[in-house]
Amino acid sequence: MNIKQILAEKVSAAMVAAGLPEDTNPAVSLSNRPQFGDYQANGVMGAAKKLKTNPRELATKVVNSLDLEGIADKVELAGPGFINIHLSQTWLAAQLNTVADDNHIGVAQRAKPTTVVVDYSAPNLAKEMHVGHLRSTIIGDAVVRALEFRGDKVIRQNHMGDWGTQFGMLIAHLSDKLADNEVAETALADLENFYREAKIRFDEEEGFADRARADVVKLQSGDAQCAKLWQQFIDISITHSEEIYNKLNVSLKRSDIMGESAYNDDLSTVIDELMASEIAVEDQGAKVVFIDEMANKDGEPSVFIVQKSGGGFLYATTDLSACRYRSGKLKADRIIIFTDARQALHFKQVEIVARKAGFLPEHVGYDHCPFGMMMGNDGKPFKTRTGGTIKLAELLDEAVVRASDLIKEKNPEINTDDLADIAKKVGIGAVKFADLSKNRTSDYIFNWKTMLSFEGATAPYLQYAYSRIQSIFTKAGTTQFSENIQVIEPQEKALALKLLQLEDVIDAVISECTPNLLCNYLYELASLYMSFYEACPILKEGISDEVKASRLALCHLIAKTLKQGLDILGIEVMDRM
RNA sequence: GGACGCGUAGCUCAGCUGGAUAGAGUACCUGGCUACGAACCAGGCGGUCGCAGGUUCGACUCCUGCCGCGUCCGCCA
Repeated sequence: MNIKQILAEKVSAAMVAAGLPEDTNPAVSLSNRPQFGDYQANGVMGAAKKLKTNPRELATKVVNSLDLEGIADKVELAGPGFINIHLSQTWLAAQLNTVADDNHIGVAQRAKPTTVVVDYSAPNLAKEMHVGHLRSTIIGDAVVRALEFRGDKVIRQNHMGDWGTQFGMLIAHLSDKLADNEVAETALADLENFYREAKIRFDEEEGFADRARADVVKLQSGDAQCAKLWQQFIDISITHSEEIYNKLNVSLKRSDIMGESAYNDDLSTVIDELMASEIAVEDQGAKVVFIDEMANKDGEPSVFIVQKSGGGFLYATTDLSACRYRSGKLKADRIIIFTDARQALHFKQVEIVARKAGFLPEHVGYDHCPFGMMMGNDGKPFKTRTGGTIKLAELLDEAVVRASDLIKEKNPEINTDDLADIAKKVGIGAVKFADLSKNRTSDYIFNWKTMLSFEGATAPYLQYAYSRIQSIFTKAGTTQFSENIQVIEPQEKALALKLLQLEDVIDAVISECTPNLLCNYLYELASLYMSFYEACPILKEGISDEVKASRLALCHLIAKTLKQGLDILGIEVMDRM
């Protein structure tokens, strides 16, 4: 169900009938003012420009051929050639009733599902996740769920940072701790501390750095003792990540992990192939690809190192290997990678090289979706007062505590179990929504206050709208809903239009990888509901049974849409709050 | 030096393939609860869309130049 698409097809047909080429864009969009109708088609003006004809006359022809019988009440021609479409409220009501009855609330299921590999979260297992890791994890998860809701096949890939030089230092330190009879779980309870201790020893303790470097080599060449220590470290660190995922209601599972280490055995093959095809060449002892496609003005190609002069591999090698694996083994039609914007150049290079080398066939989409860094209130890279970072776990716990305080204040009677459950959903929801509702690829400012706000355009606002609806159902004692929604009041019409835009929004989220569009949509839906709630009483005196049944059914559809939309964002709803 | 991203209300941010009078939240100011839940609603205040040109019926959106901020650019990831 996509009104815009239906109208676009109709307008296109009319354009062809009026003598315009078939590929003319009808440019149908929502009208931004009530007097301009519900939707408008602006394509005629652009087409008239190309043909050098009078736009107004052309638009008249298009309008005359435009068949919106049953769909629109009125089609008006305005200004230089705007076509304003006023939809029929009867038609809208009919669509609503169809959608209300549909398992996917009007979002059509993909006829031919595509296989989409989504690479997100990818924490560095050497350290604990901090607030900066929030974005990749929850944006990626929202896009994943949107894809699945539309009917695509998603393969999650958690490209965890579990390999590389820093692990030599960490396993050397762990080895000493275990020798002192410490238990691994205890020693690694605080990863930040553990990392700091190891780093200090690496920098200051005589002989330790050499041991660390030797351990890396041993690890990467398959030494059993080092592998065992590494595995212990990784297991515990993954458990830390899983705790965060659980708190965040993120769908990543242990089986989704495909860490850097998993590509280790393929790296030399990747290099061999690149060398054999002469895509990579040796330069200053290292193996590099000179990328002419990204040359600067002086014609100097961009340089991409795929193997260090000492023979070591880099993340470039790993990411090329990942391309090969994902398109070859996983049969991806599209690969989406969420990382911060600093890696934009890197992934551009990876794509060019991977395509040249045939690791990434032409038909496979490759989208690197970057996002900006988290900044402090001063606009500089985010740090705490002591210069560290805020642990993600701390932020989430704080959010739950604040939510709990607020709920107790608003509802002193609440029992402890309900309080804990609701506080969790509200607090975590608020943090996620604050982040997900931003679309910035540029940097953004971290702010406790807005992050933990429960008023205005926030998750609790949406959850509150949902709870209010449930409250009405409880009061009405209804579990069955009429299939006869009527669209009469302006608030009802506004809601109808909004409810029927879900598919359009989901598609935009999927194609642009921008969950903030869904956040905006849900906020607008909830906001329209709040206005409806004030203006259109349901259970009050003097409301006819027919109107009551219609409005209850409308509420039911709104609740379903809110719940489903929030579910895609990984935010939970509750009947009471 | 080169490349990429960003500059919109006091603050935090939306603004879809160029469309009609640039929108929310927050802050501040007015109103609205013996209640279908005020975590709300109705209204007000607040803008030279960084600056200057260009393209055209029309530019926050596209192009050029400049200013400011951020990031990246041969052996970290």
